[in-house]
Amino acid sequence: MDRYNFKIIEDKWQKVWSKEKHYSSKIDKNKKKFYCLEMFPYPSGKIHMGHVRNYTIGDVLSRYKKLLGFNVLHPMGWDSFGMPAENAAKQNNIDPKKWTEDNIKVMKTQLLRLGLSIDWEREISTCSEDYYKHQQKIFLDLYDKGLVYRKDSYVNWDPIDKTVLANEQVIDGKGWRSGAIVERKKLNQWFFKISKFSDELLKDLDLLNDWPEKVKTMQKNWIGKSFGCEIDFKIEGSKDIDIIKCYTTRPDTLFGLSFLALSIDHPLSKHYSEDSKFADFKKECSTAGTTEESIAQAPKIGFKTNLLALNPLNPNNKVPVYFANFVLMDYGLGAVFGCPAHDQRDFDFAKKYNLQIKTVVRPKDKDLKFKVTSEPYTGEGFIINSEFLNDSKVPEESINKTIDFLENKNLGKRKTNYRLKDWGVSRQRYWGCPIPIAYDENNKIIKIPEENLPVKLPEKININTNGNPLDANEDWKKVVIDGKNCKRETDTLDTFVDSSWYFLRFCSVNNTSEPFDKNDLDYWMPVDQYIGGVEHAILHLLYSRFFMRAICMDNNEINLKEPFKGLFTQGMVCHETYKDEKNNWLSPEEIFTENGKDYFKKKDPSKKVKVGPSESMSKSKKNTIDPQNKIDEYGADSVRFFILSDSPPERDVQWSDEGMLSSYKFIQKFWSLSENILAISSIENQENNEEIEIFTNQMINKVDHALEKFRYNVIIAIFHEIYSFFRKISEKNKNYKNLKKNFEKILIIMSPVIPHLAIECLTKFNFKEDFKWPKVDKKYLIEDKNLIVIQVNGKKRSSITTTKNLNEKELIDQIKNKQLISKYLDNGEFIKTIYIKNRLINFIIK
RNA sequence: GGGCGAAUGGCGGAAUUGGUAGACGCGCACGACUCAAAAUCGUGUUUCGCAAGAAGUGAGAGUUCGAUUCUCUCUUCGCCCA
Repeated sequence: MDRYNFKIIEDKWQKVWSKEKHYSSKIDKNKKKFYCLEMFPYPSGKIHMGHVRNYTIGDVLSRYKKLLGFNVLHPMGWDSFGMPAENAAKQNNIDPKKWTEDNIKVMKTQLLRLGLSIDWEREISTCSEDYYKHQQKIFLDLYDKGLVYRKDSYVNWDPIDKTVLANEQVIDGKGWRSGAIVERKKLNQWFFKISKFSDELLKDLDLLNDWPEKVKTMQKNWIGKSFGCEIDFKIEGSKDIDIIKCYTTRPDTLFGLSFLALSIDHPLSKHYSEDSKFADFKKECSTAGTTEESIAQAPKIGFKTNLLALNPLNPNNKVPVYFANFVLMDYGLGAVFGCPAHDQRDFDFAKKYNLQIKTVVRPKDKDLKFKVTSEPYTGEGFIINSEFLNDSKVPEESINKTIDFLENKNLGKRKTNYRLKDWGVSRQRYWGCPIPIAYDENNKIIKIPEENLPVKLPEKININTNGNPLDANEDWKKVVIDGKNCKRETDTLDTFVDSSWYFLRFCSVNNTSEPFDKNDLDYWMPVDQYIGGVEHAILHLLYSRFFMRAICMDNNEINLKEPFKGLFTQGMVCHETYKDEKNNWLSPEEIFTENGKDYFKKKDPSKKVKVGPSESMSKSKKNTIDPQNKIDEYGADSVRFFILSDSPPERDVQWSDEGMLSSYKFIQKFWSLSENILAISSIENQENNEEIEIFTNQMINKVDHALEKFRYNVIIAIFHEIYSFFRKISEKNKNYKNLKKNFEKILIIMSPVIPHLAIECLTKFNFKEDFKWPKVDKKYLIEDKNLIVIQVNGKKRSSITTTKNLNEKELIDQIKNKQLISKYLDNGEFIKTIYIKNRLINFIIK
């Protein structure tokens, strides 16, 4: 018998699918739709195992839903703006566009080779003018709605390369390329007003029943709603300053006040602009980086002013005012009060500058003499040393009591605060969507008129300028609007903007005048199942949810809130890591083993290789496996089969060569089995075999359940069981009347995972009908014989096969003769029996 | 420090959601075919024990006739936030 030639057969079917546009989708209002979307890839060069896993999971679901009769939309595109292209262009002196488009070509070929059921007629690429012209339109729409504005904001500035760095390009406070110490620099930049929707984005998480709880929690924390109070502190020591407003979530600790801390960006700082010591302090703060994490980890430092703040609850209590590096201007009001006894940060600060530490909260189990000494107490308890607040329960009662008091005396007011900040979308880069804005001679913002869109990126630019190449391109910057000479905005948009609405564009790819239209969205949206990595749990998903709301705001036509009805986050693909004697990473191809335990370098077999733990595949650790090699070697079906087989999709999976090989063998075995059954099916026989009927229906039922719950690894296990059952049947060399029909059903339920093999076999069986998911015949799920477990005191002692639906007496009559059980029954005092019909009987004995 | 999650054979993992723990795969062992090997197929494979049997789902408690599953405490690991 011939071996299964996956090369020929997979190629054959992929050509058929492409030629017949097998997976193209059209609106059909008589059919229920299913929009299945996987996060689109960045075209970095070639696909990696993570893509294979992500897209296989989505493909299985799409094919399954299609077989169930849904009108499936399963599109694919390219998240094709971004820094890697610009970096590659700089290094190799090539055009980022060319680099990107070449990569797309390669990766598309690879995805086709995986046999994905994608509607390629809807392919989009965010770096194409066809896409970004619509994005510019959306930008202007949001601008008109007041959701876009400019403000000063800090960036990581590389003073040697004269360029803005992304946070991940700052390594130990230094620029990744130049090694220069990164500075904090203020730039005027564009922002999206995502904070307008803070509360809505938080509340509506409750609508997302098909999202993982984990992701919802992460978004909740990110939005960070907190309840607290704005407090006015009277100030002494300055003619110009009367009051400083602070925001706090713990007003109840106000009697423990020992200092005020201001952000270095607080408006008050301008009073110190002449002070050289303050300038030095500011400089010291600005070396720490701009991320919250780096600020949190930096040692706490302060700059003492000559001001004194009065405690609103006790004006005799006057405390110093500091500028401090741990206070962020973006959070609250850029000013906080310090209560060292009950906050770690305040405690560290107070210790450093020798400030008073006054205890005002005691734990439940401590008395009034409780005193904070070596570490702050941040837990629950009762207020002490606080006049009218004494004995209030911490936190709810004490906080409310304080706020009520402050509000009554007009010293402060209740306030809800959010951690979520507005989204800075300006990037000082070339390879991104140009912001459709210009400035006139007075630096006034002028929108680029719609008829002049898109604002195209200039071609043939010098990418190796210091800073933003667009800014250096004087010709491009010049633009005349309404007869006025203007200068273009040279910032481009954050690539997260590109991916915040691409799922809408897929619905209306052919609409050249609008980003999308109502009819298409009405039918296709929302995305029924979105699938991607958990690393996008916060930003991408939150931005997309914001975009949906921003687009719908003041828009009577479209009424959509949540873009993604269901979300599934798949785990990563992992592999062992290897290092040589000099601690250099080695790739799996550079090593070999003879006994499966000890590894050696291929180049130098005398050198033993250190085997490290399995970690997610990454180029930097060299523990990647190139999917292309595996597809060439084993075929797409085998690779798809393997990538689903070893772990549940939401968990990490280990790459295993043995597993890969075993998947390949399965494909080969299954092909032989199918050929064998095909041969048998010509033998004449009128006999039905009920066992086949029962088995097939049970398996369809199991696969149904497993598919609905994304338990794809279980499906693979069921496939193995199916194989061994049908192999045993076929060994009888008998053609049961119902063999072929049931085996065809099996091929159909396998087709979402291994489409090429399944369809090839079905075709050989001359299967003519439209492929449809087989219905389970429930009468075959009920077996008339069943196994009843016999327990004594809850421990299994025996089992018995009986007819169904016996009552307890009948069952006990049958069991009585069993010696094994009587041994137990005779040796104790019988108390009672517990009988679960058709399942088990439990004898309770003393 | 806070939040969330996980822990089951040598390994990856199943368990109809409180009812036979270890499905299925890998690995390993033995066997068949073969001059031989590869491939393929078969049998076995939680631990202890020759066996009858006993123990067993990170540790400890609890609820229950019965707990991998529910509750509490702890340990370790992972992710997110600080």
